[in-house]
Amino acid sequence: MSPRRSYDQYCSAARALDVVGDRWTLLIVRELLAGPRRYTDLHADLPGVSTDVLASRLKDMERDGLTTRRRLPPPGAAYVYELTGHGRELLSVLQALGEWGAPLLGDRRATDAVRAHWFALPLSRVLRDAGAGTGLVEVRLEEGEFHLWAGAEEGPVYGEGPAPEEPDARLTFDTATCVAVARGELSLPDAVREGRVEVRGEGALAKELREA
Amino acid sequence: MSPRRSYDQYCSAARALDVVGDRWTLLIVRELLAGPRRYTDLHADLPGVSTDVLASRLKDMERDGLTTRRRLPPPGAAYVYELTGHGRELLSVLQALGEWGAPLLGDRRATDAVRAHWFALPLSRVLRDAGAGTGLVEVRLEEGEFHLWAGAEEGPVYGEGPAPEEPDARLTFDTATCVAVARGELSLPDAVREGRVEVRGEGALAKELREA
DNA sequence: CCGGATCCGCTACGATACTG
DNA sequence: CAGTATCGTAGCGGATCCGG
Repeated sequence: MSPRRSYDQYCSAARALDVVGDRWTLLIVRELLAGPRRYTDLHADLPGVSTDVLASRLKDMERDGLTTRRRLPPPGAAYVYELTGHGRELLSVLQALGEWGAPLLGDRRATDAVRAHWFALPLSRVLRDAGAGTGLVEVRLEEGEFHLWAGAEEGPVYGEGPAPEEPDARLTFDTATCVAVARGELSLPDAVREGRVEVRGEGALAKELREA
Repeated sequence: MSPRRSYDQYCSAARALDVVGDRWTLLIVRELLAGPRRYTDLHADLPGVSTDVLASRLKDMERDGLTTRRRLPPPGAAYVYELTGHGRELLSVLQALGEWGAPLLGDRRATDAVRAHWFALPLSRVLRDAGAGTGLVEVRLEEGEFHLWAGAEEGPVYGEGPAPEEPDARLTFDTATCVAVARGELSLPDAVREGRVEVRGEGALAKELREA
């Protein structure tokens, strides 16, 4: 538990950094935007974070109203961490950071970890900017599979693995194409037109993506 | 100079945090959005930062292409630090952070430092959301005076002291009103209508603010 | 006075080991 | 599975000092 090292500045950006400025905090939020997660899952998808720092951050975040800790009902009783509404609103901060950081992404370094659902954040922005409407999208990459709710205003923004129900569209990418789209170098409609993305599904969202 | 403690994640938000995630970095950017600043000025407006951390951050930021260091011509020869275009684009990150942090602002604590130009960030967002157009605005508060360029896409976003040329509008606030507007609790047109903001000037921007 | 560099004590972080 | 305990290291804050 941190003794609250504050900037002590009457400025809303500084106040925000008092809460989310510590190392790992915003990346934990990024993970929790995928929905409720167990401690062990968080630790597995945040390579490099030590167990005590992760535990400490989760306590701080709960105290600050970013997350709640909940016990799942048996069977499989476990604790899960979940974003509150206030925590979920950090999505805009992560979007801004991700947009700014996109040109820095470059090629994947040998030391870089990757998780398929890390592409959900830039992809949801691409879908929003393309005016693709709302709906559940399932995405298949070489690195794995994830899904996202385009235009969702509550609940999880994305998640690992296949879509929990019949999606409105299914997209299949190769990594290079997904990276190019995520960086904004290649528009999604262009990628579809060039055959670099396979679009399946009969939902309105799938049709829009095919026709755009 | 930091030995580059990276998250080593192939994710654009994590890459951004590799560059701007260290303590003080984003607050230095906030200061430099006010235009070129000397080391001593930065140190004065960032109470709590130690001299070595400030020097180290400025070196890192220059290496990462966020800032440049320039010697002013005599008389008054001094070094000034200035944002590059890449650094200036962090404005959107600071806006998102500031918006998220606004509800946390609360009342000013006894330990809180204040600078008038820290209100420029939220105020420029208010002006943008009100569709107030572009122009130079001078703002007078009890804490001091600052100016901002509404809708500017290059150059400094705001600055301390009076406007460097004839402004398109002059606003005078009391602190409580400025805070309420900055937090989004009170719209700028409403504040004008209630007589809590004095609007002077004959520019288009001033007229819009009076009539809105 | 400006622009730092140096030193010192403290806290935060990262890695590993261990426990209910 | 979900953390706590321990320990070495790195980053931070405060003060002092120093060359231009």
